[in-house]
Parts: sequence; C-alpha cells; structure tokens
Amino acid sequence: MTKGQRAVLDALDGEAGFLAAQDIHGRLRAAGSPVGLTSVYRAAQALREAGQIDEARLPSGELGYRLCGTTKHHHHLMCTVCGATVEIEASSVERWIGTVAASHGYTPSDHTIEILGTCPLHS
Amino acid sequence: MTKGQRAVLDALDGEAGFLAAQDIHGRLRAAGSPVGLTSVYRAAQALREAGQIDEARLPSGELGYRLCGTTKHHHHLMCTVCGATVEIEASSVERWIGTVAASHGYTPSDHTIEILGTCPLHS
DNA sequence: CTATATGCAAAAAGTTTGCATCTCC
DNA sequence: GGAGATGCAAACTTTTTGCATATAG
Repeated sequence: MTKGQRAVLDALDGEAGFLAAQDIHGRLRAAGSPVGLTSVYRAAQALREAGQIDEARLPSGELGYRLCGTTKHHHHLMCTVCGATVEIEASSVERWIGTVAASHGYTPSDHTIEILGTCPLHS
Repeated sequence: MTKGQRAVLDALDGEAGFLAAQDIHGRLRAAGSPVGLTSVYRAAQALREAGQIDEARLPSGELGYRLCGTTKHHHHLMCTVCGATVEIEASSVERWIGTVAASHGYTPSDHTIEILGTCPLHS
C-alpha cells in the first residue's frame, strides 16, 4: 500500500457517493498534501484493480471513485430534458422488492430504481 | 429540422443501444455525407433538447446517443454470485411509478428497476 | 436579404504517458 | 544500491467554441 493509495482512501472515506478524481486531488492538496494529480489517477487505478474502490464515469465526463460497499440504494426521478433529479421515497417499493425476490428464491442485497421523464418546467 | 439533425436520426435508426457521437459521424462520412463532427454534436444536442434522443456518457468517456423509445423496460433480478437473471413482472410497480412521478410534477417516460441478490443456488 | 446551419480550426477539459527524481526497503 | 512511487510536463482524446462561409426561407 503506497502513500498515494492511502491518501486516496482517506479522501474517499466518509464520502457518500462518487468523487471525481480531480476533486480527490483538490481535497488532498487543500489538506496540505503535495500529491500530484497523476498519482491520484495511478493510485485510484491500482485500488480499483485491487477491488478496494469502484470506478464510474460521471455525467460530466470525469472519472469518479468511491469506496466499495458505499453503494446506497438510489431511487431517483430524472428529467430527460434538463437533467434535474429528485430523490424519491421508496419504502413501499422496498417491501415489493422483498416479495418479488423471495418468490424466485432470491435473497435481495441491493437494488436500483430510476425513473426518467420530463420535469414540470419541460413537460 | 435541419439536415444535420435528419442525418443523425438516420444514423441512429435501427440501432439497438447507444452510439458514440464519433461513431455517428464516422457512419455518416462512410455513407458519403460530408457532415462535420461539430454538426453531429450540435444536431445531437438539439435533438436531445427536443426530446427526440437520449444522451449518455459511455464508459469510454464518449457521449452516446440513441433514439427515444429504444429503451426496453428492464426489470430484472440478478444473482451477484453467478449472474443468473430472472425477468420479473412489474405491473404493480408501474402503477406506483406513475403516482410517484406525478407527485413531483413529472411526466414519466421510461424506467429501470434492477434487483441484485443471491439466487437459490448461492444463498 | 436575413437568419440559421455548417465546417474548419483552435481552445478547453480530462486523462494518460515519458521521464527524471525521490523514497523506502 | 535498486525497485517502485512520485511529480511535472507534454501528448492524446474528446468535446466545445469562434468565426467565416454557405444555405434556406
């Protein structure tokens, strides 16, 4: 485990979602570490290959990272025109999921629900 | 509707998934159209704002597009160990989706539901 | 004739690579 | 002393913008 990798894990720790590589770098620099952007990318890639973090392409085009196991159920409603998202309450559907999974003999561990449509401003 | 927009729709027509902007451009050039890459991006953005096509960031980092309505509802239950998937019936949740979207003023157009868990063989 | 669309070239933005230096065993 | 990690700068890729020209109404 290199210094850079520890730094990246530190920056990601406690973070709810994905953090852009550049944001990780920015935070580390702001925290006084003289780490280079290159090292952040290299450390993140190594951690990804080691299965410690997840990588995703963010809508902005940047690469994002998060600690493994950070997955949160994400249930959202997104406008296909402007991209506005609304988090939705889903306790009723969570019950439904438990029932459906059980009826096929599955033990549910995680799920994703995304609803696309047009927001009030773009309908 | 401009010439470029028609060309982009043509390139996307019949395509199952997302096509990278650069691929759209390549196809049009290969088909003899002298369209520029810039026009492909501009036409795609206009079509996206008009609600005719969907935009997504591909894992490669490129922007991808597809005709709206190409989406298939996919509601599935996938085993995180062996990858086995089961298609699930979701009429009850579709009703729920209509209600949730309406409560935020949204007009739903598509949705995705994925449930991850372990199948009977791997529980 | 005017407004819009188009294409090229240049600029931005993000990521990766080359290479010299530093660090830690 | 040496293998690997690091940082800078430059290369590369993809997307966006500026601007002059072409086109359509």
